[in-house]
This record gives sequence, structure tokens and C-alpha cells, in this order.
Amino acid sequence: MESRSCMNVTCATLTTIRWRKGWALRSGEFADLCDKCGSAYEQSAYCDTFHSNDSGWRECTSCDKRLHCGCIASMSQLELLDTGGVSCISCARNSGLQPIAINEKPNLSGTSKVIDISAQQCTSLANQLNVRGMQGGNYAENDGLRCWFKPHKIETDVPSTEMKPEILPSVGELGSTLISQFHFESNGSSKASKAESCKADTEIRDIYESLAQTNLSMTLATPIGNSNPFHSSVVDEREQSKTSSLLLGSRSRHLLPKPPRSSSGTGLEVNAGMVSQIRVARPPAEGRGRNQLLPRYWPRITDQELQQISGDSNSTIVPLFEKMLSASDAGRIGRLVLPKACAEAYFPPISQPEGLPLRIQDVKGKEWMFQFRFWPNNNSRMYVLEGVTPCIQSMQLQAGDTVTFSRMDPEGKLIMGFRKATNSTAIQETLPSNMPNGSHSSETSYSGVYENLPILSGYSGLLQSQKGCSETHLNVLSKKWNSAGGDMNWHNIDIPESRKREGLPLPPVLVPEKKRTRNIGSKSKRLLIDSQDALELKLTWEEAQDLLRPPPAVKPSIVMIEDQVFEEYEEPPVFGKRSIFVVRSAGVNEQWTQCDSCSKWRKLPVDVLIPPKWTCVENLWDQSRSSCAAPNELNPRELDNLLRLNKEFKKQRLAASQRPALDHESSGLDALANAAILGDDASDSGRTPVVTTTKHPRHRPGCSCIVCIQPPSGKGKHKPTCTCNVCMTVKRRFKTLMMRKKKRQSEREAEIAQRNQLTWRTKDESEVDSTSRHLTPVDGLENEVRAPSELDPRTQDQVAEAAKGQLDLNCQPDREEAQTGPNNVSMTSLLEEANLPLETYLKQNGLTSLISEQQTNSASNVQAQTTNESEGRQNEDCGTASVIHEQDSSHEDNSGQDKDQNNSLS
DNA sequence: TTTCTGCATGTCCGT
DNA sequence: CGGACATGCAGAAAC
Repeated sequence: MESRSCMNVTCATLTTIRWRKGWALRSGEFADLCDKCGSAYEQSAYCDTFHSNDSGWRECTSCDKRLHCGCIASMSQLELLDTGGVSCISCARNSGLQPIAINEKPNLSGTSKVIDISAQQCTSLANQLNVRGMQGGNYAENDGLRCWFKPHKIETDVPSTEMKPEILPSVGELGSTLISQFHFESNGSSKASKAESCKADTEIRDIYESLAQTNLSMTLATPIGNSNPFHSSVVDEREQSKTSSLLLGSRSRHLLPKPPRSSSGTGLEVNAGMVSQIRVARPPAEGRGRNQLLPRYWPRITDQELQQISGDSNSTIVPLFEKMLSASDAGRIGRLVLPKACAEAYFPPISQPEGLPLRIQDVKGKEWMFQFRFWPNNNSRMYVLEGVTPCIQSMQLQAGDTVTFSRMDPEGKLIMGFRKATNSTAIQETLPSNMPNGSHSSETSYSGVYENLPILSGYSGLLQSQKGCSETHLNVLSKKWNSAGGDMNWHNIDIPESRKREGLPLPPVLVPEKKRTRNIGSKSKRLLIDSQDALELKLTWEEAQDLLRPPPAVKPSIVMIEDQVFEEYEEPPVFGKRSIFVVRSAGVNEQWTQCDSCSKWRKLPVDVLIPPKWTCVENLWDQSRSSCAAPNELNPRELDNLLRLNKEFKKQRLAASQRPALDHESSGLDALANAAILGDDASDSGRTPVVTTTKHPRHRPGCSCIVCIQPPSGKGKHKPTCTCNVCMTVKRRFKTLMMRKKKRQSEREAEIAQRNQLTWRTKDESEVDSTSRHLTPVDGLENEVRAPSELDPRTQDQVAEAAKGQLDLNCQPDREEAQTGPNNVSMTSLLEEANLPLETYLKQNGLTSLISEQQTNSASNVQAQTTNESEGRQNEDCGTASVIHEQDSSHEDNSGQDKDQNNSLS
């Protein structure tokens, strides 16, 4: 038997409703945030995913075992009584209110239920709970007793003053989320942790009270007739009757242009800075297909937006729907696909595909004219707004942003607003590098949030719906979760210490997780990714570099390339576990990582590469700590210290990475190269290269490693101008290799030069002198560029570098040549100066025969050589790092310039 | 050659 | 499984 009860929760805080089996919160009136989908508006999905089993709401058909479901069961504090009431698990005897009998009957749709609450009951309830407004989902409070319930027909019985629901403030969402999370329970697990529950309740109240400081400015529903002017005559009788009997379909939310600040019974004042009031407005059910809008199209609108739209007029803004722009919508085609139901419900009816022009005003008051039309599509229609490009561009919208459609009554004017999507990477940025948790009870609260994807999603959704909510709420919330989530697995990834400490709110993500996910892989199969993978995908590209590990059980093949040792792996690298590297004052390097099972910190040798999942059992290096039973090796203070060291270390890394490339004081070539490969500044004292190295295989054309196949931005290949870690790595490595090669070449060149110089000069002295007179300064310069093609390839790069005026950024400080400062003369440059003019002159005068005498590889055709200069150099480079070369844009660009110059000369 | 237009199709999601 | 929708694509039109 399905039933529903409104009950108060003891602990003097909460009153809520408990749905029994089969109840789906399709209306979403209670605006719970879904931990799965992350949207308050998609509560229906949230609830629909539940599968009620014998023990209650435990199973989620789509996200089984996720925190979404599990935590609710474990964190619940209410026990639903079959008699229709509820008792508080922690202090049931304190239950105050009697259960309110609520009759339920199936609604006309057969998919959801309609609950009738008699006027008497409602009045009684209102009296008891000081109900200030009830319609749809309702909110009432009475000195701490708060009740959400869902009296679908209550609007006819309760004087309309202010209304709450359906257009719920963000804080309401958050609050109800908390409540739902804390109060759903399974019948069999209700006895757990009473003390924690009570404590949690107190905190919940705190949360709630802060959350309750919201602007509850919604009016009660207005008659249907005051709805869609386009469809006032279209609404069929059947729907009309359905609407009348089903509040679900009859709510037209009229937002007051200047919503009065409601003062709650608790006298709390609205803290404007605390909450951005997002109204979760279930769209008015009107027109055709009205009441079946998907929650993702339900408009969310803030007071600010409302006021912006309505301005000073007395018009009432009725949010209709919203849509997140797809790539197609935001593209240049200028076609915005409209949700069919929305189009049919709120836009003028059209019978011809050509549709009709539609005048829509944006929030700035500017009017746009779009063509509202449809295409036949699979026996259906596909509605589009054409000509939106100017408007989209005007709003600077792009895919992922959201456009909202509202109607201004009574004029019936369509209003188009927008909401920019918060960069999803913001979440990434919040992901920590190596932050502690577990041992910090007060700081582990966030970690669970990031434990896995569902939580992450939920959290982002939570953030989404409480945009602007102060961190205070989050902190309290997180504490709540932390304290109550006994069966949660709080570990692994945390929020950066700074964020926790400074209370920085996590960035809101306005894009519903579902939609974002969908957009990510719309063309591919749905991405069913393991939570850990998902977590890792949330990392930034740079962060991911830190986590790359050689593939397990794959032995690298050691290759020598230009005297450099490379480890080549057939398999792409894998993600490793994060760890913290520190260097103690004594110079001792340490690596710390956290057990995935017990979250305790363990010290490991620095050269250990930790797999993604690691537990104490795998601690082969310290038998005394090879069990989760062993005490944590770090106390909170030590952990803090560790983090501080790590933070400093990272700062240094950052500074080092930003250090100008010409910084000759940088560490040695190897260190820099390693740093490049690592995507880290391994030269930094805090990190031992061997520890952090990804040992990434050398990139080659066709390399399928994660680095090569996955661009930093997720789109396209690495661009030549890309400055991501990977590209910078290969660039540096390339330069490093070239430098070394050049150095060796220089040495050989020096020997040859010394041996032959006298002979050359004796031979050609007269010709050189005569030729030099014909050279203009420009010619000379160009010849310097051009000459390398005639030179021994070993010297070409040197020359090219010199001609380009470039300094090798990877000078090896410990090598004499590279140590030369700007005013010093390196061996290489000396050799160049000694050799180039001669060869240049020889070439300029067509004395290639002489050149061929001094070079092993003949240069019979100056033109050809000149033209192929870059190519030849590239070919040689390919021997060392072809891909690297490809990515060295500057190199290529300059080569191209050289070509051009040479061609023009020819 | 580029842009526009209308439609087709594959994927995703709700039922 | 069917509907909704994002997007690809081919032909037309414009430049």
C-alpha cells in the first residue's frame, strides 16, 4: 500500500515527507538535489531511479551502490511508520505532531499520485506548522519545525499568500537535499548512530536555517487562463480537466517583478551574499503537452534575472523553459532546436513547416525576430528557432550555455534570457593535488564528494543549484555528510586545503551533469566509466601528467637515441595514484600516499610507483605498516606540515615552469629535460625524478599513448602553438637533444676545422675576397641563414639557431659551451664564426666544389640544397624525435621562413 | 566556394 | 521500444 505522510522530524528541526514504495517525486516539488544527476529539478529522475525493495529505498536501479542511494539509507534518521507517521530514529519519543492523514489517489495520468489533503487537515497543518503558503510542494515552518509536503490540491484550500515550491530557492534545494539525504532510510537500518544523528540534526538545523534565508516570493498559482496567450484557446478540455484535478498541471508560477523579501518565522534575514536564489520553476502547465516537460527544461531563474527581465514594470514574469545550447544550437547555422514539448506548449501553434516569425525580447530589452518553425521528423516534429545566430552572438553564448524562455504577463511577451555555463574545468581546478583527508575529520568532508563520479556529479549538481551559496553552507553540509556518512568512504581525493580553509565555494557548475556527459560523447556509446576513471577524467591535463605511470607488467624496451636512454613501452601509460613527495630538511626524500582502504598515510620509498589503487597490504617496504590496523604514520600536525612542504614544492614547480626560457640559471639539461618529460619540474629539489617520472615512451607518429591520442583540451590534436605540458615537454626534449647533438658535432667540427682550416684558407683566399665585395649586408645575413644547407648537416642546426637569433634554452650549465652567457663566446659560436663565412663565401661564389672537398657529403646543387634545407634537417631530426620535431612549431616556422628566404634569394 | 536549407539518421533517454 | 533531439549530409542558393 502506498501512502505518504507528512511528518515532523524531531530533533526540533525538520519536518518532511516520506514517500512509500512506488512513489515517485515526479513533480519534483521538493526540489531535492539528486546526488546522481545533480539537479534539483531532476528529482523525478532521482526518485525514479530508486527501486523499492523490501527494506525500503535502498536500491537504485541505475546507480546501485552509489552514495546516492547508500548514503541516504545510512544517513537516514526517520523511520516511516505504517500508520502514516514517522518517528525520529534518534529521539522518536519527542515526535511532536501527529501524522497527518493524507489520502492518495491515482491521478489521471496514472503515473503519479494525487494527494488530497482536506481543508481541515491543511488548516490544521497550517496552524501547527505555520504554513505560509502551500501549493505544490510546500514549505512550512514553525520554530524549527519545517515541513515539505506535496499536497496537490491544497491550493484551493489554502489562502494564497506566498508560495514556495515549484519555484524553490536554491537554498531550499540544498536544504531539502540534506533533509532527504538524512531522512530517507531503510526500515532495517534505522538504529544506527543515534548520537551522530542528533548531532547531525543540530547541524542540519543550522544548515537549514541558513538555507531558509531565502526569498520566498512566489505567488500562488494563477488561473490557467492567465497563462499562455498562444494557447488559451488551444487547451483541450481533457487536459483542462486533468489540470484542474491535478495540481501538477495547474501551476502557473507568477513571479513577482519585485519579489518581496519574505521574513521567515525564525526572523532570519536574508543574506544576500549567502544565497543566490535560484528559482526552480516548474513551468506553467499550459498549452499542448504541457505537463510533461523534462525537468532539464524547467526554468531556473534567479531573483536577479527576474528583476533584470522585469525591470521596473509591473509585469509578471513566467519562466517557461530553458535549454542548454548544444553545439548545433550555438553553431553558425543559427538554428536553435527547441524542445518539442516546450515549443508546443509555450510558442504559438504552427501548422506549416514554415512556421511564423516570433518576436522575442532579450533581457536587455532588445527584440529579436526569429523564425519559429518545425521540420517533419519521424512522424513527429522538430521545432527550431531560426536566425538565432545574432542573438546568440550578442549574448556571447556558446555550447553549454543555457537560454531561458520566459513570458511576461499579461503582455504575453516572450523573453529570452541566458545563463552562461560555468567552466567545467573549475571543478577540475578544485581537485587537489595531494591533499590529506581521512585523518582530518573536519576536512574530510569534501573528499567524499569527490570520491567517485556519482558523488562528484551530485556535488556539482548541488553546486549548480545553489550557485552563489556561500561556502558556509558547504562547510556545514560537508560536515554533515562527514559526520553522518558513517558508511561512506571518505578518502582519496579531497578539496584543496586552501579551499577548505579559506572556505572558497566550489565553483558552480551550471551544466547538468547528465547533459554534460551526454554532450561529451553524444556520438559514441554512453560512457560508462568507472568512478575512479571518472574522477581521473576530472583532473586537469596537467594534473594527469603527474599521475601517468608506466603500464604495469609491461617491460620497457631500452633504446638509445643519440646517447640518450629511452624507455619505450608498447602500452600507453596508466594512471597512478597520487602521492606526496617531500624533501626534508635533511635532504631525505619521502613519498607519502594514502591507503585506499583505510585512508591512512604511509611512507613509501621515493622511487616507488604506486598503482592507482593501493592499500596498506601492499606496503612491502614497511611491514609494521602493512596493515590497515597499523596506526597512521602522520598525525594531523605532521600532515599539515607535509602538505605545507608539498605546497611549497608545487609553488616552486610553478615558478620554475614559468621561468623565462632564457633563464640560464636553470638546472642542468638533464633536469630540464626530465622536467619536461615529467611535466614537472623535476629539477626542483623536492621531487626525485625517478619518482615522478612518467617514463613516458617517446612520442612517435602513430603513438597511441594517452598523451598522444588525447589532446589537452579534449579536442583535436595538439596544435603547433600548444603550450601544454606535453608539447612543452617534447619541445624541450627536442631542443635538449639537438643541443647535445650539436655539441658533439661541434667537437667533431672543431677537429676537422682545425685540420683543414689552413688548407682552405690557402686555397680560396683570393676567391673569398673577391666574392665578399658583392655581398650586401642583407645578403650576408641571409647567407648565414642559407649557408647551413651547404654545410655539413651536423652544423646546420647550429647555424639555423644562430641565424634565428635564438638561444638554446636548454643550455647545459655544466657544460662549458652552454654555460656561456650572453656576452660570452661559446665553443660552438666560435666554430661557427670560424667556419661559416668561409663556407658562405664559397657557396655564394658557386665554389661548391671546394665545399665538397671539405665535406663528406657533396653539395652539387646549391639550389636544391637550399630548397631542401629544412627538409634535410628535419630528416635528420627525425632520427631522434620526429614527432617532437613536428610539434616544435617555432622550429618549423623558422624553417619555413628560412625556406622562403632562400627561395626568394634564388 | 561558401552558405543555407531541409531532411535523414544515429544516439540517448523516458516509459 | 519509441520519441526526442543533436548533428551529419546532400542539394540548392548565394556569393
